[in-house]
Amino acid sequence: MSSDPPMPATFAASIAASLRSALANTPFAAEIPPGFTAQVDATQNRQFGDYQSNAAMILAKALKKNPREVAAAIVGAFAAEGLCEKPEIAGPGFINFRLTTSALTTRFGALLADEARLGVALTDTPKTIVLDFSAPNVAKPMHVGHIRSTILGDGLGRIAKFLGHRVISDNHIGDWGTQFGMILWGWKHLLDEAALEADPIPELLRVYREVNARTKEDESILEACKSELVALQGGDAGNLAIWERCVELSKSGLQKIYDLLEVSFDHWYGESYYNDRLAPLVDDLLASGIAEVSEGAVCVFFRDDEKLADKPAIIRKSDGGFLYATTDLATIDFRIQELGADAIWYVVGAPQQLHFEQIFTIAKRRGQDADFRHIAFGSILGKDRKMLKTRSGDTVQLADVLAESIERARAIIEEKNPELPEEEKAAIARVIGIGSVKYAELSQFRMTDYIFDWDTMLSLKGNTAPYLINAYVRTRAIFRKLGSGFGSSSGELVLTEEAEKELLLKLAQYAEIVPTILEDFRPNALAAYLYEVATTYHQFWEACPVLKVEGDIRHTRLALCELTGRVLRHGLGLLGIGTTERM
RNA sequence: GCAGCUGUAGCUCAACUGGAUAGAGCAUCUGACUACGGAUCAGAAGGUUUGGGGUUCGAAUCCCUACAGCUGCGCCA
Repeated sequence: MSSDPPMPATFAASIAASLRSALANTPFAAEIPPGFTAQVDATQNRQFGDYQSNAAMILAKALKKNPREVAAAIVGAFAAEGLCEKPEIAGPGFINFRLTTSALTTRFGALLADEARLGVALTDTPKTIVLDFSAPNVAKPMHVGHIRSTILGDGLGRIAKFLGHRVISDNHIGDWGTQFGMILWGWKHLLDEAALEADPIPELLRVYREVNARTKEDESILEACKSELVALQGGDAGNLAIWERCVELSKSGLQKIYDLLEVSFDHWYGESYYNDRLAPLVDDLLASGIAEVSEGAVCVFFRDDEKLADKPAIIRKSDGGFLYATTDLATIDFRIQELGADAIWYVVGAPQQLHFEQIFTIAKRRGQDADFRHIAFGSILGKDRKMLKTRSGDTVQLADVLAESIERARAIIEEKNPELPEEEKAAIARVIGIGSVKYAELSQFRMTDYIFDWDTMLSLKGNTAPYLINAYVRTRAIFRKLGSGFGSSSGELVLTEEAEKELLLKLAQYAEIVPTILEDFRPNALAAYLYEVATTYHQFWEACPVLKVEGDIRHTRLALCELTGRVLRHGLGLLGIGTTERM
């Protein structure tokens, strides 16, 4: 690894650098606004070259000059140095760049030699990021609502880690709070020990639902639940023992789903972890004048913020109890002081936006300047555009979704490739089933509500996990046919066909896409890119026979297959999705 | 009432954060082949980007406004 030459900058970065020196050599160099940075983007349409810049048009506005004249001056000063052909000026003043074949070929070699990073640079500014996601409630099974947080959070964590950040994932489970009043009462009055032994989660759910229904009919049961809660919070040994057992059972049930999803956490600091820190925190906020007593409760007001002016945050109830705002503030203290967080990212649904605005505002008032982000997302709807429910009207459980997805994937494999060995079929069904659910989530912009549809997510066509995994399988199939793996020393790289160059350009752009994903937390941009890689590969596949040609051309095409496979596998890996060798 | 998010082809979604002719997939129609995995590729058709104003060389994107859907708003989490 260390003996390899350093990976050169991306095409976009190299062209931008040349553009900057060109700007410094124009007649109007002295007049360019100090904050201006010339942007270079991949073109949407190859008729405009490979990369384009709108720098001339933006500068023309600032300098009050004609955009095409500005562009001409820039092009005149531009030294391509073998990277691209002489830039062209087009339309209102775009500057278009077309890469040279030799630049593409050089990059090709470098990418092949960089199996670990595929050209992706580490961040210049590594941070310690505490990533808060998934966070299910104890004693209730995870339902589809947790899919988005879990999958998005895991994917973002993988990407951040790959870019060189220190990521600490923390599953902030709801293991404390008012729901335990009901659970305790139900445990004492309704629990079926045998059923609990056999399969704890469904039994806990049954008890919870039963109590919930009863409290709505009978006020006295609600009261009884409240006193169970008070006893628990007061340290009652019996209730604490039940609570502990309940949390343990729930955690082991949750772990099974995380294992299936291949999601893991560095910590599970649940809400209960912060119990002892709440009272001192509120005292501190009162003492510092950030919080005040209002109508018997301790509140923080945001009178100077127009949006929050009439929306105070309550951090201690008039009966002395604490709320989740209190816990979240204590959690911030812990994460900054003891985990060393520079950034705290919360992958939590959009409805909690107000809550996080309040929490972040309070934290800033306390002088905590970490990079706080609420990574919000919309909801999952059924085909009827309403919240996803089972036929009986219950919330859909995540475990059931995953099981069904694997089953459906299995049926497809059975139909398409019945001769595969049983064991392999099962393994493939798992990768495709889980991958399809994850990809359906990650390939869409997180804020839009999305419609959960088996046929769409498991389709072999279009922007789906099965299509991408199939593209990967095809890159492997060719080496199976060849009877050996890729050997980098078995020839020279010679790019002759347009389809080859187009594919290579696409593959080189992996290094440009990946670092942008965290800018606005858009893993769907990575998904869209991978889909383009797959379609570009298929086009190459149609246009360029591999095993029917010989010599350097065959070597080059095999290298393209190999590199495509690596990018697809790695990119899907960043999304938390596996690949298989056959399917 | 106040606030936030969303609104793009018949359907499901994109659009690199202000760039060129708004792109894909389903569904529909037309082509290509002993095909290295056809689980493919090429092409056609499909749009007043919810309506209306504004900002500028240029707007799906920014501002104002109306409408529609979802969500939240002092003692749940």
